This record gives sequence, structure tokens and C-alpha cells, in this order.
Amino acid sequence: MTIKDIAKACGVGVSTVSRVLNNRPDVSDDVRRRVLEFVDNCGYIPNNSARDLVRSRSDAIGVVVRGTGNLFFAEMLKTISSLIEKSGHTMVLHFIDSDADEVKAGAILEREKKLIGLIFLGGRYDYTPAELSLIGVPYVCCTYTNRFGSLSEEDYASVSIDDYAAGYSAVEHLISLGHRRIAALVPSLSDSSVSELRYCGYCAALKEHGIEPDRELIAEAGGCFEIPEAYDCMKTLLESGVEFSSVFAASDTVAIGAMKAIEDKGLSIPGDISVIGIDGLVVTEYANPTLTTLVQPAEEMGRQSVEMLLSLLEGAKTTRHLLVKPALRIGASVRKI
Amino acid sequence: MTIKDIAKACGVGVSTVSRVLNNRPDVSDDVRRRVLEFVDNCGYIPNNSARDLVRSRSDAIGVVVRGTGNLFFAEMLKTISSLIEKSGHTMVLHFIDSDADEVKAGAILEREKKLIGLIFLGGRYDYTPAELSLIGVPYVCCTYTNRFGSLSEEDYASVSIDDYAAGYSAVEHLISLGHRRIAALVPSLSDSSVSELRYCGYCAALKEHGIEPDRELIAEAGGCFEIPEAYDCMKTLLESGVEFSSVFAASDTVAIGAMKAIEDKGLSIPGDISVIGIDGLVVTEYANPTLTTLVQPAEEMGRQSVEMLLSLLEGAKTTRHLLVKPALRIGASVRKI
DNA sequence: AACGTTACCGGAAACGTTTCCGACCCTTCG
DNA sequence: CGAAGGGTCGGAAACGTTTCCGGTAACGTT
Repeated sequence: MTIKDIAKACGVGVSTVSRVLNNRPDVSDDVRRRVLEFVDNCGYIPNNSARDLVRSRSDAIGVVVRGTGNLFFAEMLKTISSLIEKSGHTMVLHFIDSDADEVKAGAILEREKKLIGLIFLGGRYDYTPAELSLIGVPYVCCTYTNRFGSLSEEDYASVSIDDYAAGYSAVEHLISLGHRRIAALVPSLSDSSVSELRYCGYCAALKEHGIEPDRELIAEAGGCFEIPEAYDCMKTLLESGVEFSSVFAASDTVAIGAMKAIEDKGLSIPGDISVIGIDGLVVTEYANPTLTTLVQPAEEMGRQSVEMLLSLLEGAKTTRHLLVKPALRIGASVRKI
Repeated sequence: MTIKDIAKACGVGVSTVSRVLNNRPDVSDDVRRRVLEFVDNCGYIPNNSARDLVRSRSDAIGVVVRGTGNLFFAEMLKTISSLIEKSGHTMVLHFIDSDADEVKAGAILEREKKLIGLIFLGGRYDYTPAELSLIGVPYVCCTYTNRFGSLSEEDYASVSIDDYAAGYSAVEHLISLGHRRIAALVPSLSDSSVSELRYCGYCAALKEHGIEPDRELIAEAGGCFEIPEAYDCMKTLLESGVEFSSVFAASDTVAIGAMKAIEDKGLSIPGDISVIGIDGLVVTEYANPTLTTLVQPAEEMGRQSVEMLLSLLEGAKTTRHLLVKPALRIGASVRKI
């Protein structure tokens, strides 16, 4: 069944059928109705390859995910996937390693699959306009904030929580409960704007309250917010003998690893050490103890990313930047001292 | 840059270039080398739309995931995605709700995207040959075992752990440590072969050891191995006043929810109640207490699924069935009584 | 020497759509 | 009454590839 068959069956030309199917004007209501009615009943499935060929582009939106051990992305992916589908597009998913270059990966993907748009999940912090110009289609950087000014506002679109505020709030919460010696567990700072910003929030909150950040309390975990790396990192910190009453984990997955390391040392949470995370993963609501964390709404952010990309695809010239406010979710992993 | 350009540049015909690019015979070594050399240096990107159009099929493999809250699938997806990519195909991911029909969804997806193959993650237990015949391309049912004989071996291909054995071993482990009153927490039995089989393993192990399964100890959670549903289900069971010393959770996510419910009631694990799961999620290695579970190797199973599908695509007539043996991972959530 | 076979190659059709262009009819206006 | 213009439509080119088919040259066989 092709549009040629439809044309023949309806006694019209193929171009007319094409116009009807694409909601174009220049078709009389009478013909439009006739064609539409026939199409509805004949089980016609458009041939995307043919459309893509002549338009020399596809209907696919690429999603590049960096940091696959990060459960937060898994939570977002479902929303993103279903919204992309609902909008009539196809999602092309691409996982990359934490040390890979997502812009390059996205650019390759774009050309190979003839993407019309891209969503990046888990960004570095040091994009340059030159790099980004490799990408020839609209894109949204989700989970990325250009806090360090390597880009101007018009260079990109973004959806993220205010990672700086999240780090700041987390630490402020600890301080408000009497903590002064607060360790920080952050994934490779240079790899991610998220990590970097949350760390900066940590430092700022400390300074704001008259506490000088202590190099000894800052542990840089490898990887991309993965649990095992966080565990190892926390273990090393504990064995270093440095004193602290609480841990600021740069993400919930990091917190999960950290909590385990603490417990394995025979220490209790929050009895001996308090732990706070950022992300608000579902699973940490069911952890023991329940993690106190700053929630970034996965579904909301996924939805906003897709909607923003779609509006860019429709030609909206105003590249927007959405900064969601993180919300404190009080668990049982932090105590007053 | 098209193959026509390449043909012109190399002084050969387009069909020759096409043959070279597709590794076809009937090309002299000399010409082949010349074309290949040129192609390597000119940054040619094949136009998939054109290829798909003339072949009237794409290069895409569909992955239909049912039960999105199940973290196990998230762990598999990365492997599946990267292997599909590495094989030169495109992955089309499709999440469906726990009450949706994955065969129908797969069939639609197949036609719309002109898929060449499908992988199903999270299957029902009651497929019929008639239903499956809706799917016109090779497919692999991952996480599905045709234990109930509605299908014959040639009707499908599958990769899964021996879910029956997993349920059996889990319960046997509990019994070997002195447990006799073992509650079972299973997601909607009728929805999933996995759930059903693990439950059967549970019953069989009990009977084998002279314990009659007690209806009161069996709690059916809604949903698809989701944490919150499991929590609610466990909570209800605890409040029902039935006595038991341990819980057989049909999956690790179920176990996570169950453990939380138990702790929220002020009971300790494994002090008051032991918990055993199935899946071997990374996150449960870092739970408190570490979950005792039967590991199904996510990466291995993802790899096998893709490889099996690829071999089917190459025309292998032997539909295979892989049944991975689950491995007991001892944690701290079960105690001897 | 004639013929068959093999290896290699190029031309051209075909895939199903979009879109450009021209054509037709009808209305309106000078 | 003729021209202009808008509304409606169909034909055909074009997109870039694969594949069928036919052709040529070289070589071996009878």
C-alpha cells in the first residue's frame, strides 16, 4: 500500500494524497475528506525511508547519555522516550563512556542517522562554541549549566536543576544542624558541570558560614557518579583518619556507595556520620536509612527537555534555559549534632 | 558525497562502488582497493534512507521494555545498546506499561520503523503462537521462559535465567538456614512468566522439604517489580498479623521495597525477618543490609540476547534457548534460625 | 577456430515519497 | 469581453542506493 495506490483508489493524483497526508493547503475539503477516509480504513503505513530520502533528513531525535551507572538518567529516560514517541518522532539512544566526548559522539550520530535534534544527558563543563558548532541541528543540554561562561546564552539550550544551589542547600542543611567538618565526595570535577557546580555550592556554603573548605575533606571519585567508585573513594577517606561529622555526596548514587563504606567500617548513619545526597532517586527513598537529599524532578526535567527541543525544531528562535529549583527531601541520614 | 561521486572519481560505475561498499564479490582486487582508499579519505557517509528504501527494510533492531521501574532492565540496556550499535545496527527503544501488550507493541513498531529484529525485555507468560505470528521478523524473548508450554521450542528464541531454579534455590537457601514460615512477595503473577516461575520454584522448594505453601503467606504485588508497590504489599502483609521468619522477594527491586517496609515497622533484618531477592542488582550490593540474592548476570544476558538475534538475522535456523544458571550471592539479609 | 565459461563491470530500473511546475477552471475586474 | 489571478489538482523529476541484466574480455576446451 503506497500513496500511489491510495491515489488510484481515490481517483486523484499522488501529489494530492501527499498534500492531504501532510496537512497542506491547496486541497479542497471534499477531496481531503475522501482521501482521509480511505486512508483510515486501509491500514496504510507511510514509508519513512522514502520520506527521509527526499527530504534528506529523518524524524529521529538523538539522546546521548553520559554516565550510564547514574540511575537518575534511567529515571529520566522513560519520560523522554515516551514523549519523543508521542510527538511522532523516533528516539535514537546512544550511551557513551564517562571519558568520551559527547559532542563528537552527537555530531557523528547526527550525520549517520540524519537526526533532526539532540538531547544531551550528563554534560561536561567546558564546552566551547567551536566544539558545539560541530552539531548542525537543534539540541538541548539536559543536566548541564553553563555556569563558567565558556558559552553565551544563545549558543545552546539547557534544562537542569540549579546544581550550585543544590550543593549549597545541602551543605547549608548540614551546617544548620551543627555540622562543621563536612567531607565532600565528588566525581571527577573536570568531567562534569554538574559535579563542578555542586562542589562550588559546597564551598560557597561553607565560606558563607565562616568555614574554610579543607582540602583534606574533599575526595574526588573517579567515574561518573558510579556506586562502586564512590564506595572506594569513601573508604579511602575514612582510612585516611581525617575527622568529619558528615558527608556531602554529590549525587544519590555517590551517597549509596558512601553509606555502604561507612557502615562497613562499623560506623552508623547518622549516629557517627551524617550523609546527604542530591538527586532524589526513588531507590534512596527506600534505603536504610532513608537518604536526605535534594530532589531534582526527573520526570519534569525529561519533559521540559523534550518540549524545549520540539519548540526549537518548530523554529522557535528563543533558546531557553530552564533552571529547576532543587527541593530538600528530609530522610533519616542526617542528624543534629 | 554519494556513491555516484565516488564512482566518477574512481572511474568506475556506481554498481561497482556499491559492490565494494557491501563487500560483494565480482570486483577485482585492484578496483576494490582503489575505491576503498578513496572512500576512506573522502568522509563519505552512506545514506541509510536510500538503502532502506530500495531494500524496503531498515537496519534497526527494536527493543521493547516492559516494566520500566525494574532496575535490572536498566543494567541490561547499556550492554544491549552498545552491542547493537557495534554490530552496525540502530536500536529503537520502546517502553511500555506493565499492563500493555508487548507483542502488539512490537508488531506495530516493526511495521512503522521497518525493523529487522526485536528483543523483548520482560515478558508475559501466556504467549500463543497466533499472537507471536503477528511479528514478522526474528525476535528474542529475553527474561522469558516458556515453562508452561503454550509455545513449542521452534516458535521463539529466548534468553533468561532459570527463574524456576532461582526461586527454588532462594527458598532452599532459606530452608537450609532453618526457615519454615517463608512469605512470598511476587508481582502480578498473571503478568509475567518471570514472576510466575519464581513463584513456582518457591512452592516446589517448600513442598520438597515437606512444607505446604500457605496462601496467607503469599502476597501479590501490583505492577511490574516496582519498588513502591512492593513496599505497600509488604506493609499489608506485616499488618495482617501472619507470622513468618523470612521473605522470598521475587526480585531485588521487590526486596528493596520489602526491606523498607519491614524496617519501618521497627523490625530488623535479618534479626526479626530475613529477606532474599533475585537479580543481583548492583545497588543491592550496597544496601543495608547487603541483600542475599540470586544473581542473574545482566551484561551476559544482554550480550547473549543480541548475539542470538544477530545469528537469527543471519539466517540461523536453529532457534536457541539459553537458560543461565542463577548464582547465589550471600549478603547479610538472611540469618540462621 | 569456434564455442562455452568465468570474472568483472556498467547501465538503468526500481524503491515511495515530496515538491516543483504547469494546467485547468472559475471568479473578478478593467 | 479579455485578461488576471486565485484555488485546485496532476505529472514528473528528484532523492541515493541496490540489484538485475546484459556486455566485454580473457581463457580453456573441443
